[in-house]
Amino acid sequence: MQLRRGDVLDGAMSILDEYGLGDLTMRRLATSLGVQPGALYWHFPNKQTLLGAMADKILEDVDAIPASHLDGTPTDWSERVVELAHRLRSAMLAHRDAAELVAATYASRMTNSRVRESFASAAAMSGISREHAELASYSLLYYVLGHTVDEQSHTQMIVAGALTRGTIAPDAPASSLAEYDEDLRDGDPAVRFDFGLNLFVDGIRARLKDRTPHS
Amino acid sequence: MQLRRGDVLDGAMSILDEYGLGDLTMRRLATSLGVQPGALYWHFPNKQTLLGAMADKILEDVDAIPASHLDGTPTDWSERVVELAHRLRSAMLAHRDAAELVAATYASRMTNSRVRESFASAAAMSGISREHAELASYSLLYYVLGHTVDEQSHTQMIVAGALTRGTIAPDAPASSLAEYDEDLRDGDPAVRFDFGLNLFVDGIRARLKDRTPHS
DNA sequence: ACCTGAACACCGTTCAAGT
DNA sequence: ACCTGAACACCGTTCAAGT
Repeated sequence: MQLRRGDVLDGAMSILDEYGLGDLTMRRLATSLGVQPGALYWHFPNKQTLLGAMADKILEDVDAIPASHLDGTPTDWSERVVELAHRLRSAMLAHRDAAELVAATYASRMTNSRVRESFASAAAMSGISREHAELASYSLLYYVLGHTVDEQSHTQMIVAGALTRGTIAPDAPASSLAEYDEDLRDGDPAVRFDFGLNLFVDGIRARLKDRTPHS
Repeated sequence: MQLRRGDVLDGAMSILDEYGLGDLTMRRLATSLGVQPGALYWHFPNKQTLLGAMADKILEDVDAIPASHLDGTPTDWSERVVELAHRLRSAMLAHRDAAELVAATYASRMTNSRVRESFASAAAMSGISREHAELASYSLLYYVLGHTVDEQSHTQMIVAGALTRGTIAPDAPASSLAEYDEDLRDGDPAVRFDFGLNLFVDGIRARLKDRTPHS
């Protein structure tokens, strides 16, 4: 059977989930697809482009129609911001090392990211200026990426340690291991995530009531 | 002359500044020091440890005694937070690709970073609980790292483009090129940085006055 | 104690040539 | 159009052996 671009992408996602970003090499991917390394370069011009396509796939559903819009209730801007942040974090936690991958490949294209634009639109609903909403969207994105990269790298360290100690089955899905994080950090990562998120939302809110809040 | 650990570190910093993180290889470093690659492994167990030492060097003066403490004036907590954030950003902008280097090597050791602890202490001065101050310190760090990585990668892209077009002298210091950022983004990066920073500070402030601010 | 020489086990990418 | 075979130009790391 002939190799399709989508097959290469799916194969790459499988290696990411099973072995992590460090083991995702063009040669390993080629072997897993039963093909020579050079064959991949007919479908993708280089590895960076492949990683970009993976990042797009990971984030494809993040900026969907908000669930709260499906009934007739109009959504509060802060709920929309929080929902977007939650969806972004969840999308990355669904694949091993996905936060690191997204942070690395989106570093240069963040300006054009649909997710960032959704953040900006949600922030603009609050009533702050469009310019301020744009600025806030970057801050939000930096925070969500930073938190999730950190969170995911820690769970990954714990998975590695647990496997060494033989405590956890090697084929357990990464998502079920999040609770082991509590060894090194205090409390539920989701709660920690929401705390920082609320700091932002309150920061935006402060800009609404008071026109000169920073002395 | 015999090679000292400090010589290896200095040589690595020179390659970082002149050629960037992508060209910082153990083999290239060995060549620049007039030594065989294997010699480096007597001074550093591996490349990761060397990168960690570089990150420590880049950040060594960030958490110094605040300038405002040198006279007798007591410092406001928010001024201390802002000063720390500015010093962290400046320290990374002083070396090519330093934000990327710090973000990559501090991903796993952020919990123990002195800079993060300084953020936590400054935030605690506001009157929020120690626990909340710790959480806020992570958010602050994620934001500063994310913003600076983004900012620095953009100036680096512009330097590369400018060199290709022959617009800028190849030996111009990176710091003098920050203004070219305005082609792709709106406004001064320092102003953008302060906007997001104030969002955080106001978020902390909101937690002081109102005990249940998030509905 | 500190370094050389030489290897080991990899990488990403290119490209003529095949089908 | 799609892939193979084979190479090019690299990596980080190890380690016996030298001084």
